[in-house]
Amino acid sequence: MSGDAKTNKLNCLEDLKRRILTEALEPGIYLDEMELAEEYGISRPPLREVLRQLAGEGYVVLHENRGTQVAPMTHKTLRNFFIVAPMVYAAIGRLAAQNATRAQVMRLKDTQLLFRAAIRDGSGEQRALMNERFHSVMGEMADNEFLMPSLRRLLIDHTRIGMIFYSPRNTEMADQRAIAADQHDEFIALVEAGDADGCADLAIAHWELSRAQIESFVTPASIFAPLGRVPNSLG
Amino acid sequence: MSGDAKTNKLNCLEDLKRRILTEALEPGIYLDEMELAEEYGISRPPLREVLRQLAGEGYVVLHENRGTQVAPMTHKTLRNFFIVAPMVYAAIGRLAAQNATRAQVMRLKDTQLLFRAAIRDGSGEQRALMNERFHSVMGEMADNEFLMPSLRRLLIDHTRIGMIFYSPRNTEMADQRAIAADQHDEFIALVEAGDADGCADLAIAHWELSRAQIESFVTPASIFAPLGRVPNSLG
DNA sequence: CAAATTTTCATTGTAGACAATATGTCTTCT
DNA sequence: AGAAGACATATTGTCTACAATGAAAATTTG
Repeated sequence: MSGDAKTNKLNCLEDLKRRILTEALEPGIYLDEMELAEEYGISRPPLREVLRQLAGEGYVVLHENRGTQVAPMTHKTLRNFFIVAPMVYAAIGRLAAQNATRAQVMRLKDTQLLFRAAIRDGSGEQRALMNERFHSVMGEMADNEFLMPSLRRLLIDHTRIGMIFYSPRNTEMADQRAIAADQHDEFIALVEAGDADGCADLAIAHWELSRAQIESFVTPASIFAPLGRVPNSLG
Repeated sequence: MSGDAKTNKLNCLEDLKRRILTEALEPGIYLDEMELAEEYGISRPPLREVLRQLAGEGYVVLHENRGTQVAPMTHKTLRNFFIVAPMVYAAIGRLAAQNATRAQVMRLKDTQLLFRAAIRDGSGEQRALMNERFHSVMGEMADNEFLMPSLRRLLIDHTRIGMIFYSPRNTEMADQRAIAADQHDEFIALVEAGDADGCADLAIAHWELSRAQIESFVTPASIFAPLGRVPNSLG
């Protein structure tokens, strides 16, 4: 492939993250080192470095002598996610309002524009990625190296969960996306105003919206219909 | 060096963690790849993989084309640590009480014995490492992949901070270590009883003890003495 | 003599070839 | 026929050698 190795390696890292977040690489599948190295135009040693880094950030899991697996989603994942997410998101919101810089606010606004554009165009992937970036910038604003690791891990699975049940036509979900986008604008206003309490409260509200969306997908409305009768010929 | 490469690589990872946690490798210093590779009997590519992993876990920071730096402690570190630690420790305590397995409790007890032994023997390094391991096992008990990343990051700097002001002779600090050890035993009892609220409360108390210890070191008692007078010959 | 530029060299980054491990298949024996 | 074991193959893990980058020293020039 064209381009120098340095660029290719960085591109490889970014692109693998993108593919995992959008579930183009599905949870649980195993990656082929030779194949990926060839695809990104680098050799196996630097690719393996990239995979190690992805493992450190929770995107993949390394199995000794058995290859690299995209971080699986188990029966516990959603439960553990529900337990921790509101606490971390609220803390991030509070700290972001306290510590955000001008430059970071500008990046947040830029990301929000791209997020709204993705919602208009109905692109599920782009919407998911821009939402992830929005909250990632919020995390950078919080400027706390001890809280960031858990936020990063949460965003990986939050993004992947969001990809599972994205349906651009469903009007109810479209309404919820519109509300979420408005909440993002509120985040920007509160961060600029330095309103820590307001930002923490909004983080909870934003989480509740997402939680309701997930729950309504996991436990959809039941179908009530009479039981079928055994055919007479077999009775 | 002797031993197969696989063992050497694992040993390298573990030993580098140990050296960073005990500040044998001081915060901020740069590591020499060739030197370390030779020391652990492996070549540079696998060593670089180890360094990437350590970067992912927050032990070191990678600077492109400029080498690997042991994670520095800045003026913000302590502040950010104080903000997040109680929240995460309390959450870990609660979840540990809810989810601990028999095998994990046994490991916790084993670690606690080693911790007490280290306190008796006055070994600062061993005490720090066994304390880290105790809380690491608590983290495994919590069994939550979204909370663990921040706990791991907290434990790195908590351990390093603890190493800074360890003084085996100081009687006040010896008393505090004895209290901390007793609290560890309480942790074990509460986890075995499945007392989530109690375990969360104890986590806060345990944190307050540590916090007080850190603060008393950062802001020691002032010295009050009269100003010196300018010598007559110069007056 | 000071500042800027070039050159040198130590160190990081990468590539290709080799070794080791695990899985899957095929044979063989009961 | 079924199970156990050995072999073959594909994939991971590692090593040595080479390329590229950055920092520092030495030289040159105003």
